[in-house]
Amino acid sequence: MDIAQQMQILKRGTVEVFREEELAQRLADAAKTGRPLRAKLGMDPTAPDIHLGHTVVLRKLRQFQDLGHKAVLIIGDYTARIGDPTGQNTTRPMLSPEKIQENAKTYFEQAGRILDMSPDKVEVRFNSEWLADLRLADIIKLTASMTVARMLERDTFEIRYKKGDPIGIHEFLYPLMQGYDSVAIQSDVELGGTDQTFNNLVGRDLQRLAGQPAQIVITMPILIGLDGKEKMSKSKGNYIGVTDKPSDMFGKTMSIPDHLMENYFTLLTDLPAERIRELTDPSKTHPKEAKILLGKLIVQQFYGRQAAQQAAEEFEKVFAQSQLPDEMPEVAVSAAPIAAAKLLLQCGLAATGGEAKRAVLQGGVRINNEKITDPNQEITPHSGMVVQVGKRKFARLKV
RNA sequence: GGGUCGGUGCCCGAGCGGCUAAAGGGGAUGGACUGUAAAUCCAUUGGCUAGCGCCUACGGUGGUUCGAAUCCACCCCGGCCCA
Repeated sequence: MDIAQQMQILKRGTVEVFREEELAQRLADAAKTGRPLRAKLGMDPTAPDIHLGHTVVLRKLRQFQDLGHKAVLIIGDYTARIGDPTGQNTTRPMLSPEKIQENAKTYFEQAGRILDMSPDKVEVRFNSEWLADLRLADIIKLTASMTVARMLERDTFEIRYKKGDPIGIHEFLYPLMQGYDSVAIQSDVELGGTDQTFNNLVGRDLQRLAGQPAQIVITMPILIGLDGKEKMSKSKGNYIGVTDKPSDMFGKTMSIPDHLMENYFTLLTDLPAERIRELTDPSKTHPKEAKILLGKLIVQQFYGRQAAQQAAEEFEKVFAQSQLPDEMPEVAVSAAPIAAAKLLLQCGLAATGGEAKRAVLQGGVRINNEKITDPNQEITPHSGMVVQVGKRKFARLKV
């Protein structure tokens, strides 16, 4: 494949490439010398479960692998051990080495659903390997390469500074440490979300100072979550996890606002741009049809074509025709008659008694498809009885 | 170190001795309408209780008071200014 074609693949969906000419040059060099590029991606071992937001970058990394290059995954174990409070106000707890190992394991298992994990395609490094041994003198040298003014350029710092939110001095060290990772592993390319732009560019500076060619930095958009507003994140609950069941993946996709479809098609599928334009033009494609396709394409990547088809059919059945799903959690209960609200509690369909009662009073509860209106109504459970709360919570009883 | 302002429910934020489980907004959930879209409308939103009611809650600990998120003392945490 010629360089122009490779560039086209690699540029798709990116926000920026610092710098394109350098990337083209380095791809050419790699082709000439047969030395694969080292494409770096840092991973924060505090959040093990990965969702589609992470896969945007992982998919890009996969493209590098498919073009013959090597993915270098950095586990920020050292960084995590210190405890990064960047998450605005929540001070993160320090993680034990065991916990980090555990998180890293989960991460690889899940990242492996996107990446090619064969040994010659992936290199895994813990950054404690080089960061733990730095002495104060080294650290001071590192900090001397940066100014406060430049640090404050970074938007998260700038915003917090203006807002009067606290910024810990050590937070200034994170970009430097991350940049130093690039020096340590001699990366050719670093991938990251746009929120990582600053950190990744620091890597360029530090590499130059160390006499290495500066890495190319590729930034990817931050995937918006299901709410259509905030970035996809586990803590906001607006995410699709890579381990979600096919039916959930599909259902969640169907619930995204229409205007998000273009974004999702671009970042989460390989469809060509002109096809995406067709799909997101309501005069050419009904939005629901487009979204069904999107849902299928997403599920398919993780579970295959058949599961995707099934998920779509199931969805149609349950929501368009409001029939019962094929599969639902089974809950064992005793056969004794019980108040409806209590039953919900036992089934795990409500977290508290008040919530259960409310759901009933608001007409959100059905038992065997019959609406229940009195929270105190006595129900005599029997096997196979179906309890439903709202449109999407079901349980089948087992006595 | 000094001065000053602040810490309220999932989040933001009002309240500044009783009428306060605590205004308002956001979010979330349920309902109507739909395409589990958007927009809109209605309802709910600390826990326990069939209910009377009880318990927990306004940074922490003590105190004043018949009564405190509200007053006082000390402490912890943060912003800003000065050094």
